[in-house]
Amino acid sequence: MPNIELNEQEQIRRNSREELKKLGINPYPADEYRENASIQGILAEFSPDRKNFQDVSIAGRIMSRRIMGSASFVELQDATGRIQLYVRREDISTDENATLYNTVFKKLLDIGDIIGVKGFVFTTQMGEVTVHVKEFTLLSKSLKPLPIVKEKDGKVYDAFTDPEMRYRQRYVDLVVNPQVRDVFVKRTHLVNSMREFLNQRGYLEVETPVLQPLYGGAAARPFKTHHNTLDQTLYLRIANELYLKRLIVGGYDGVYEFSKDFRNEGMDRFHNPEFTQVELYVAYRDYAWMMNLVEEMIEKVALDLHGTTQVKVGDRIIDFKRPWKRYTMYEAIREYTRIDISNMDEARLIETANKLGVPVDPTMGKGKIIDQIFGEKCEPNLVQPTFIMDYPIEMSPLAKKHRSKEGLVERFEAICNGKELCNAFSELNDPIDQRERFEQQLILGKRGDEEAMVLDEDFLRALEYGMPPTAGLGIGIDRLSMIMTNQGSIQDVLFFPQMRPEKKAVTDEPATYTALGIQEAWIPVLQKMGFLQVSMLKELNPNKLHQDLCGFNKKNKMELKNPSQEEVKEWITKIG
RNA sequence: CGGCUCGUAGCUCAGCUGGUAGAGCACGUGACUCUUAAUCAUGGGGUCGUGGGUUCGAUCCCCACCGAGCCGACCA
Repeated sequence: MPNIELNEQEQIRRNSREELKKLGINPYPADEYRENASIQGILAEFSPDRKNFQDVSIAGRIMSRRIMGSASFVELQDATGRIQLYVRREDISTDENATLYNTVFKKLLDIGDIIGVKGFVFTTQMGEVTVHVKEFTLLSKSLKPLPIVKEKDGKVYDAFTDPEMRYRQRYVDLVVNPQVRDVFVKRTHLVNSMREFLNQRGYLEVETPVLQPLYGGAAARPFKTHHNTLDQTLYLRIANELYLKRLIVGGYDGVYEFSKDFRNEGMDRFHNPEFTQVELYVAYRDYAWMMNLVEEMIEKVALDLHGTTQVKVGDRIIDFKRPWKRYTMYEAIREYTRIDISNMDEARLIETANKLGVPVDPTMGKGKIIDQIFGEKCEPNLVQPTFIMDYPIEMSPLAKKHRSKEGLVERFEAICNGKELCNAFSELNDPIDQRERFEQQLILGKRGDEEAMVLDEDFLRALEYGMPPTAGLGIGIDRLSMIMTNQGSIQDVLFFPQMRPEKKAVTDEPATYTALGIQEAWIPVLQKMGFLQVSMLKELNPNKLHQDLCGFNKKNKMELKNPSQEEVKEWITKIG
């Protein structure tokens, strides 16, 4: 009996699975399948003169089939690439009916199935390197049809592009879009490259809590959860800064962590609720020193990934070659607005903002206004990597006051392609100053700023024991990956970006149907016809419903026993 | 949160000043031993996102909702 929940193609594949079992072929064998070559390796190294790869064993997914009677061509895809297979009836089938070729290969295998093949490599008349198959093994039967993407002369036809499906079913995206797999490989290389850089300098990679009784280290709204045994509220970390600095207090002179952080805020092309950041803290260093490290590290990343410091992003080339441009925030504003705001008081700043068309509101302090002007007028213009130094103190409660400039802190960001690439400062290690800064944040919090930091007594206690002068750094890995892989959206550098859940239509329990005297076998039929809840049958014409049911039964070859007209009538009266 | 756009077959898309739908690929059947977006013949496949409204009649017009994308707001 057909399963009407399935579409035709899914049904056919399930039938094939049964047929295979009848032929004694396990569609999901347990045995290992030992490969002795990769597709990429074959394509790169095969040479007809050398007569290499004459006994290869490879495994992968069938991506296309061209069947011509007793000979066929198949494209097989493994993790490294795609290669053509040549399959001949006489090579793989010995019995009279040639079952293995005529039935198993031609009828019961599909695009999407995973198989292993043994054979020898040769070049076809068309000049394509191909594996001549002597033996194949089904390794996994695929029950859902893949999107079919075709290609000729580098031109892609029917590309699988629907973003919703690509993100929700990333596995499908990865199967049919090899460039997507590359992006994620690059992302991993990027992280490896940074880790290598940091390890080489002797910094210690550490792990700190994700579940925190107090969240801190950034201005953001947290996710809240609850621990049963402790009966206590815990927060998912928004940053790991405060824990890493405790480790500097403890005596390590360089610690870093690649951490998943969580911020309960908006989602868009640049924001996902969970994201990855690397934070680094180095004792006895300052922000000027850290600037050099950032340049060096990011330049290395670009070189490791691309072999050059120049990276194509959209329609521009970004060059990470050292040294990068450096501006103080005031200089940057002067550069892009021709106005020197370094000595302005709050009233004149508001006036300037108004003149520049930068929206400000009365709750903003001096620092916030300056930051706003910078964000509006400068940041979008900074395409090539540029350091911006010396931020207003109000925005930076964990940064040390500037050694010589009043009202500023020793902080820098690197801006690239109009976006922040990193954030760093000379860490505040004066516990009394730090307490005052936290208290300022508490006031903001009381005024309703949901992102204001909370006061962390234990962190202050740690500082009171003494933290060496320390340089700290945070780099958003997702944002950097976007740039380094030329992707326009954060969702393209996260395997599984956050999505609203897929909603399934609400259906009544089978018991609700059977209570009316409806036989179980008819429930899927009724639901398929759109009667997801019994209440939807109400006030229906019983004769019409009866006819529809019998018709459905016949059309879909359900071979169910039709209910009588009276029975159907009874169902409907029972609802009423 | 606001503006715009989109949601039709397994996939990519067309369609209609409103008369319950078409193509290509995929799939089924048949032909074909070096093909390559294989080809040829033939066939099946759709509650046109969901729910209301207008209408004799809605996939199309209107409203609401759900989901997605882009832009903006907020936010780093």
